[in-house]
Amino acid sequence: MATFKPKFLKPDTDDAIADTGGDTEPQSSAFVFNANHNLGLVEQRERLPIRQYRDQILYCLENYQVLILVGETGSGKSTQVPQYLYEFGWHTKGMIGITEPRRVSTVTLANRVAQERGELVGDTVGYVVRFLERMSNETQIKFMTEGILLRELLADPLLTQYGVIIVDEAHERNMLTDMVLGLLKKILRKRSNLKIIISSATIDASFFSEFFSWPGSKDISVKLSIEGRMHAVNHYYLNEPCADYVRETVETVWKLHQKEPPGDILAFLTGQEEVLEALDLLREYIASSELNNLKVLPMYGSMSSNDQLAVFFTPAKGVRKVVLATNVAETSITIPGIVYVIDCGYVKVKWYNPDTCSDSLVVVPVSKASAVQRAGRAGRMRPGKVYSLYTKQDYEALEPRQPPELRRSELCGAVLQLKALGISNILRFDFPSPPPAKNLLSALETLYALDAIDEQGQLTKPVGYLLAELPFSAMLSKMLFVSGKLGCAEEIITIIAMLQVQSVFSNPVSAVAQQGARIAHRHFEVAEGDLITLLNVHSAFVEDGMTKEFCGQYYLIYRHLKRACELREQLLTLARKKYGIPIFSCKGDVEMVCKCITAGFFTQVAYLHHSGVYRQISSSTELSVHPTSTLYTLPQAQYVVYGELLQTTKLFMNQVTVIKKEWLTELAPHYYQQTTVRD
DNA sequence: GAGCACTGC
Repeated sequence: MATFKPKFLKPDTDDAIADTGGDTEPQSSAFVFNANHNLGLVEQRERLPIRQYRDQILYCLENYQVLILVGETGSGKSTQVPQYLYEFGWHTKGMIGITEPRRVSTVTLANRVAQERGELVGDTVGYVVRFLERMSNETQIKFMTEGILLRELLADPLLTQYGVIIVDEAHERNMLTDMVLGLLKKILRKRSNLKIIISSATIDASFFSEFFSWPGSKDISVKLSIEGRMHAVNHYYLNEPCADYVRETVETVWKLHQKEPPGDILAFLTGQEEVLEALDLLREYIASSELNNLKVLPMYGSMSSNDQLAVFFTPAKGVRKVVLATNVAETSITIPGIVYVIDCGYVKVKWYNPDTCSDSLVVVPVSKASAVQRAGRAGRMRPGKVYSLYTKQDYEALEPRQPPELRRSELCGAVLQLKALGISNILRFDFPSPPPAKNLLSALETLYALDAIDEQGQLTKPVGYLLAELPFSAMLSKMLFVSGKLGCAEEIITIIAMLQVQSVFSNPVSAVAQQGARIAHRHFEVAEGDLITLLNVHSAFVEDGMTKEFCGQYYLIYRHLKRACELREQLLTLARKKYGIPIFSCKGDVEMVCKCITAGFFTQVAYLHHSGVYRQISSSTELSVHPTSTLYTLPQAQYVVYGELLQTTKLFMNQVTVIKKEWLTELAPHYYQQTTVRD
């Protein structure tokens, strides 16, 4: 392991830290706590790589307003930096706040830090995530998700209760990360006593230091690079590009299995279809050979919890485990025992198209950052190997990072949030990476149609402010607002809660089970469409006592359904107590529920053209019902609204509900004059 | 006839 002498770097000396490791060896690291697990917590802390940088970190914070802390995960920065600040007395100037992109890491980190301090979480160290809060008057170190900080900004625009804010994992550049960064920059100008620490992967460091500087001012930011710790990882590239990376993945697994010493394999592919294809191919290889010591497992998001669990088990002695995974294994799930990684070099991303107001699912080359992240999944336990299914030249040509989410997403929610924070001219807001103006304008148009903003772009009262405060999309919020007036808020809240979670319908691995799932799901389907079907799933789940057995029987994903129920409870309380929305049930009046749905989705209508194909009412673009929709197999209705448009092989409508034409002029007369509605 | 992954009092 190279020893690295820390140096202070000003923003104009970018090049000095360009590379901290060999470029063939990605610098992710082992989860360092394991190495010292026999030691006491104090000794473990002392041994962390970040320990030797403590004084530099404190010095930087004394002298600069923004510290960009560069280093891979595993250096211990998320757990140690807050404690160094606390031990040095920074908490006397206001709380030390740490934002995290995910709930799980927020809670885990807070627990870990409290444990290291020999306290219970909720004393000096606390956390806040949606639904869960461990805080007290003593709390000085506060972990939270980015969304929580954004909510707090509504009540306290200058974040006066904080002395330091640490933005962890800033290199992920989620939509919320970018909004937080833009807002923090604004606050910095007004509060010279607020300090910011941006925790980032190497590749993005100079981007952040450029963002946190403004012309004519003295340097406000400084960079500090932290060396992580890892086992050696050998990296292999192809000599020639390959034509079919699924087949290449399978062949690589096979060769590796025959030649390499024991150790499990993780292969990254782009989607479920590829995972299942590779699974079939690999099983053919196994069937036609003598080798039976290879256990192949798929891993993707819509698998049931039970199927997913399989990848965490240690295989029998002498058996090698191969996990064929989508991007779930890149960030959200860590599979133990991985020594070999195979990276196909591609990723599937969602991309918003403001012209059709649709999302596209496109397969694109991974970014360098992603490739490094994937490679880092090897070498966590012991020295590992990475096989990239592209050439070294192709690697060099990769983009440094994926375009940030904010540049490729629908922006209604972001615009509402910023408006509520008093930023009237969104087009001039200082985004870390400004989104396309077209996306912003499209969001403004939608918000105007929903009556959330007026002609001047000001939030309306009460609708605009309500939509900005509710924690889900503008259209769903509008739906809830109307449902309060029409007396079916209970049903709409259930539907909204079900739409907030990932699909509750599980997608089994085997063909037989897939058939079983289709039949089971039919149990809930109704002619009105997907949202009423979700309502049915929820009632059936609750009536049955919310059991895992019920989910198993009907091929539903328990963890998603359970979360939907939690959300529903929270939304009911929130709607009733905070927003005064009358909560009534329409007791089976399905038409009333469909009307409310229309009141939210009225800008997204399709009518059945005489050619037998649906068309967008506003643009005549041809639309199709998505094959996963309830309505796919039913006779086509004349008019439907949809919640989502997805461009893959065609433009597909998702979350489809059958409506009556008259409802449009009744519920959105400002948007639909009678004459514009076609027969 | 087709489904990357997260997330918000």
